[in-house]
Amino acid sequence: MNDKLFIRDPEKTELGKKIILHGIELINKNGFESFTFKKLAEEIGTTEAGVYRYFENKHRMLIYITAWYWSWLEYKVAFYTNNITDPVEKLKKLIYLLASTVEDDIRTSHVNESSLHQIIIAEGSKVYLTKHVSEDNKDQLFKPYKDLCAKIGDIILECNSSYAFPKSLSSTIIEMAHFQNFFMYNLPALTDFGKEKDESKIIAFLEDLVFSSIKKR
Amino acid sequence: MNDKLFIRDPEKTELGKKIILHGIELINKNGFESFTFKKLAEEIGTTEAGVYRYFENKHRMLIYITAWYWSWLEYKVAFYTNNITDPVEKLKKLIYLLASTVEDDIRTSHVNESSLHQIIIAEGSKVYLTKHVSEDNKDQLFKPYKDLCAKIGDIILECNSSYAFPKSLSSTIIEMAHFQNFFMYNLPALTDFGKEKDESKIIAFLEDLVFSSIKKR
DNA sequence: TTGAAATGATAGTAATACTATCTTTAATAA
DNA sequence: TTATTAAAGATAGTATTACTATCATTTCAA
Repeated sequence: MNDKLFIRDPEKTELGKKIILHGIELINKNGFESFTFKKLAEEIGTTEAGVYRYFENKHRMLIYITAWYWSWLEYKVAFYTNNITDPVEKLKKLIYLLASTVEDDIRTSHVNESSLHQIIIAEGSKVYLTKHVSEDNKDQLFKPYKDLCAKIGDIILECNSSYAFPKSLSSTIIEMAHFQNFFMYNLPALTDFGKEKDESKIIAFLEDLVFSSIKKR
Repeated sequence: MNDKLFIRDPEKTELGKKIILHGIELINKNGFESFTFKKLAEEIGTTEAGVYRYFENKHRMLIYITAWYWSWLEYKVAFYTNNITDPVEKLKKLIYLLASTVEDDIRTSHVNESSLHQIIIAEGSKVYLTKHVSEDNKDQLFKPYKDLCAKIGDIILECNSSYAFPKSLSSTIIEMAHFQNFFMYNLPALTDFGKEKDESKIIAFLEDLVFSSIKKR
């Protein structure tokens, strides 16, 4: 993890891990706007100042946990695709990993990946939709996200080296895996899955989108 | 305009129009997070309480101006596509209208559409990425956006009545017209247009995406 | 001319987003 | 064992935000 994301590394102390664990739960439960360090501190039995020793502010904390998610997903992607040689199959696996429900990874007791996934869906784009996005980007705060996007772009080029928009298609897949999920549950008129609420339909949509785009013509 | 979006209709009074005009400028200049009714009031020579007589809070005001934008765009779309019969041409025109730079419409002196378009790009998704999205949706606050999405979905079906995901493809086009623009200028690694910063490339990407998806197979 | 609607002026409150300081506890190294 | 230091706890304080309330003044329409 990029050490500009925190003041004190939360994974190195008990309090830090509590901050992450309960921070994720609170953001997921009440939304990022109503989340405050004071509420978090009360939740875990410390003080506001205690939380401020780990993160500059709540927006930095959101960037931290999203970066954590993308790093974790990249690891998961590597794990599940390393034995796949066919780039088409790789892409399908990637779409599956991006768009299907995440279960909690028990190996990380201080992070509930399932809740974290919900945060990525509902709050994920807020990390970069700010006036300070360029400075944050210079500080490499979005590196894990960009790395994943680049990786998917490369696999797209493996499928069809003459496809003109690998990176844009890649960011489209990532964003839509989340937006279509959010829309399905909250603004169903914006999707074709509102009735069934079935994530496999989102996967079918994304696969159709990607493979008809990169099909050689 | 849905009258749940405001307390007092801002288009009916001089102060109301000033609130819209300068509100758009302030949000565009400093971002929605740092925008406050106090700053706005100072800008236009009224008081905080004066602004609160028009809008319940700044989030409602953001929904109002985005709804205004989508209604205005729908009118523009109707104007520019009413004489087009070919659905493929209609879709192309729509993508163009969604993804290209907006100039100020001089007929509306209390709204700068060019600034408003920038707000849609950078802040647009924040209107629904909240915990109260479902109640807001019940109050029909997102109707203009959903209407446009439905309209594009219908045109997609006119092109290919057997295409399975017209609404999801429609919301994908709308969102990506803005996200790819934001990425191009702020996180260029997520796009294929980072160097040129040329909006016609985004249009080419979206056209390729849409027409390869809906091509009959 | 009289009343209602809109605005102006001012005040006040609870919560938010911090910063500062001082003390205590826990770990660890000499 | 003691000395050092890092982390955490406890407490206080400030500026700003996000409102609500009240009363006086202006405007403009019946």
